[in-house]
Amino acid sequence: MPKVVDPEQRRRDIVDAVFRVVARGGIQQATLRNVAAEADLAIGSVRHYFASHRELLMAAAREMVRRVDVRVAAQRERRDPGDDLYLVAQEVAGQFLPLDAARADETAVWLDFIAAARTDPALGEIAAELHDGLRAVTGRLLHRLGVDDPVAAEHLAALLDGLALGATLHPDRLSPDTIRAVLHLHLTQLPGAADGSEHPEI
Amino acid sequence: MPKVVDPEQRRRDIVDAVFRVVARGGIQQATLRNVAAEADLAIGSVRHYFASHRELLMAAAREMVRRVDVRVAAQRERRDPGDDLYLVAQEVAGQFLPLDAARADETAVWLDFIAAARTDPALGEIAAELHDGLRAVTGRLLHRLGVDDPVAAEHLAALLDGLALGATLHPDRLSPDTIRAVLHLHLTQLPGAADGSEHPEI
DNA sequence: AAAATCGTAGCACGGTCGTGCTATAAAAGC
DNA sequence: GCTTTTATAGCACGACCGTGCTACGATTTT
Repeated sequence: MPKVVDPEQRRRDIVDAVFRVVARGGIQQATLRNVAAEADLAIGSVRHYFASHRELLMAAAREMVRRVDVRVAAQRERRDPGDDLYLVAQEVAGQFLPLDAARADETAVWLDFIAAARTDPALGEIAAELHDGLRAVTGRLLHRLGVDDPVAAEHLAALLDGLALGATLHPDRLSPDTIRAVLHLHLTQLPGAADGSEHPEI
Repeated sequence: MPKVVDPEQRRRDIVDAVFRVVARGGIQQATLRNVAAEADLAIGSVRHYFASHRELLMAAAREMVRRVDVRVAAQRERRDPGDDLYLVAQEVAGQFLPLDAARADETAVWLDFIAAARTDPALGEIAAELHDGLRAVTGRLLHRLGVDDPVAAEHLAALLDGLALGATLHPDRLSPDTIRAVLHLHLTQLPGAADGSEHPEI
């Protein structure tokens, strides 16, 4: 065998390069040449790990889903049964929102991928997973809050998508603080939930 | 002067062709060649009306904004002061949602354009107009419903964006009926508003 | 030492794109 | 009737793209 390089790590590096290129210039800029340059590799080297341009994009899309899953799972590990339900809800929802720079980049990539997914069946399947995952999370979250209406789960999922969309496209008009305020409003006017008046500042 | 053709009409026809191409295959498919073929014209003819590819896309984006404006304005004309506020709210919000096939196409085009707007400053300006317009509409609507909280306006605007996004990407999982149910839930749990219990079926 | 394997790199081809430029026919003005 | 203007059309160029293919060290295996 040749060099002492971990192929898995190389693949991750290349996918990271894809994310950076997409975040900077959109999915249209994610050409093999641009990605190779971003990863400091020759175009042939990239193709050694990903047989085609399409496969590279699919791997990136799957990695995007995986990262969200990991974040949600990690957040769940961090919880205690005694945690304040309102704060838990804020944190869970925050996993899907661009509340910091890193998440903003991820959300930008997300937007480009799901837009592309509309006209690409293979990407569409991945996007559907993402959508179902979000639905499941909002459903479980509302269940913990004493709300068992599937329409309410859809309601919250749509809100999170809309907030992510708005904050990604117009970060100057939809600041993290505003996002939190909207989230606060939503959570506190849930019918069955505590009214959250003990958290008036967030 | 030459032919008896109205240049304005030709421009509209070409922009319509752009919409059809984008709705079918995404904004990446909106090449001069594809648009010309869709409009049954030679590529040179399209370029006679639009100096560049970019100008064509900008014109299409502006036309998209104009159509939404026209729809909202038309809906406002159609109203009586005595109309049921809940129904008015449903109809206004419906102007932004893909509740029928025509609107579904428009929403699909919308999604592609705003995704492109993230990395294109000129498109970004147009997208910002759209966003501000939606914010203004939701603000006025909530004002009529007795709610004057700007956060609530942002809340409703984000919900509408999220619903449009979800329904466009996953029409099988977010049917028009479900959209209406979510909208109903949102409107009826507004703090200051009538509880809408007289419209349990919508 | 020889062979097989793998990471890296690059060339070259066919295809598509936007665009500069030119050509032609038809209608309007003189 | 001649010129001007406009709509339509097409060619050709350079740029960029994905990809098939080959080459060449480096490293492990035999």
